[in-house]
Amino acid sequence: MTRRETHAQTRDRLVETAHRLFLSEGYNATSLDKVAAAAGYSKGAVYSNFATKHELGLAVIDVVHHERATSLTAAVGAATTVEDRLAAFTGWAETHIGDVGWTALEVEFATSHRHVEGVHEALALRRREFTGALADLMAGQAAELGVELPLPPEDAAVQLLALGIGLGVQRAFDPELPVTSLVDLLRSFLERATPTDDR
Amino acid sequence: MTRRETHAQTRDRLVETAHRLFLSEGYNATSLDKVAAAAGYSKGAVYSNFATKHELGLAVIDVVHHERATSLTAAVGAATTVEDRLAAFTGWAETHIGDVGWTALEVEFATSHRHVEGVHEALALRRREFTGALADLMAGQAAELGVELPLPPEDAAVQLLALGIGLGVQRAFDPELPVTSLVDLLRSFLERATPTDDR
DNA sequence: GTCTATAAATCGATAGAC
DNA sequence: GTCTATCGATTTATAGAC
Repeated sequence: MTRRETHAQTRDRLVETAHRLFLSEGYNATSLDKVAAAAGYSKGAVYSNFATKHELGLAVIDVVHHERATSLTAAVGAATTVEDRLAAFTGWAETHIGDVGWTALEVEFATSHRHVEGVHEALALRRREFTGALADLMAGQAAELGVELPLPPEDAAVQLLALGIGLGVQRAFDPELPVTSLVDLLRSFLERATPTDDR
Repeated sequence: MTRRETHAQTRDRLVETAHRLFLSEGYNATSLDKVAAAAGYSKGAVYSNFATKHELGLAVIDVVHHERATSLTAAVGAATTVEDRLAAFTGWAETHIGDVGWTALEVEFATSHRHVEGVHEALALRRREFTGALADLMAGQAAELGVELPLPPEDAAVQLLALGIGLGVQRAFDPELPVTSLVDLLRSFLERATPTDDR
């Protein structure tokens, strides 16, 4: 195995371990020492792969975004009818909004670094990318159903994402809060959608 | 001035200073030393009034909640017609969601302490209180307009609050994001509202 | 009640050996 | 590239003087 490969492997293992610890214990509460030890390395290995702690944090955020996007696409894509898709989305939301600490981690990281040079630009970029992907997903779903959304897909995506963030944050410390309003929002989109005349 | 009064005054000044610093620089980035010095006291005065840092944090969160509730009530309550109220709410949202760091502070505090014993219970309690107050405000507004909301006021309040949190968080590091969807949500409530028959 | 002084612990980051 | 050792800075929190 080449130097480059072991380097990449070390990096992957560190990101994987940091991902697990950041989710379960929080970003600020997890030291780089803990991450390195849990991954079977020392702190030097961390700084050999990441210049700063928030560089590792951003790498983990990217993993989270990827997980969220793929699991959401898989859940919704498997269903066929409208009701099936809404049901699939409901199931996805109930287990992934709040229960999985994705939102709490991302928001903790974002708010804790809101005044850190360079970090909030990176987060803003990722926010736009994710919003775009979500908009594409929603537009694609609408097209498959043969309807047109009552508002631009980007606006719909912003609303859905913002609602998900708000619910995820609150569920992080008050798990009783239901996530039904996410589905309600989608239903309100569908109710106001207009059929596409595809001639 | 009695001992009790000076004690209360010191406490008030500390909360006031912490409020200012937490908002402008963030909770985690602000040490108790900075708070004490900026308020003209020493760290001993802080620990004479607050057992821990997060106790001071909770006191500041309470101030934020009070500010938000009163400014919102004042802004909306001044208007008379439906459009005036929506316009007033729009103006309030544009300057208070994101621009004022309320949401970022509250969310940073909440997510950073989501595993701290005793704190997330306190936050959950405050969340329910605020949701209740918001539900009452919306129900009152609907009653004044002579309509009934298309969903329980509590659910409407949850949606509005979650959307506000989500937008506020994103605006904290991406100020270009518009807050129009908050007003869109209110409009969708009004569109689906039914007139009250008050016989 | 508040201040001074300091404890006690931790963390991010660096330097040099291997 | 990684490890060991350590720096240096900071933080929360405490103890005793006034």
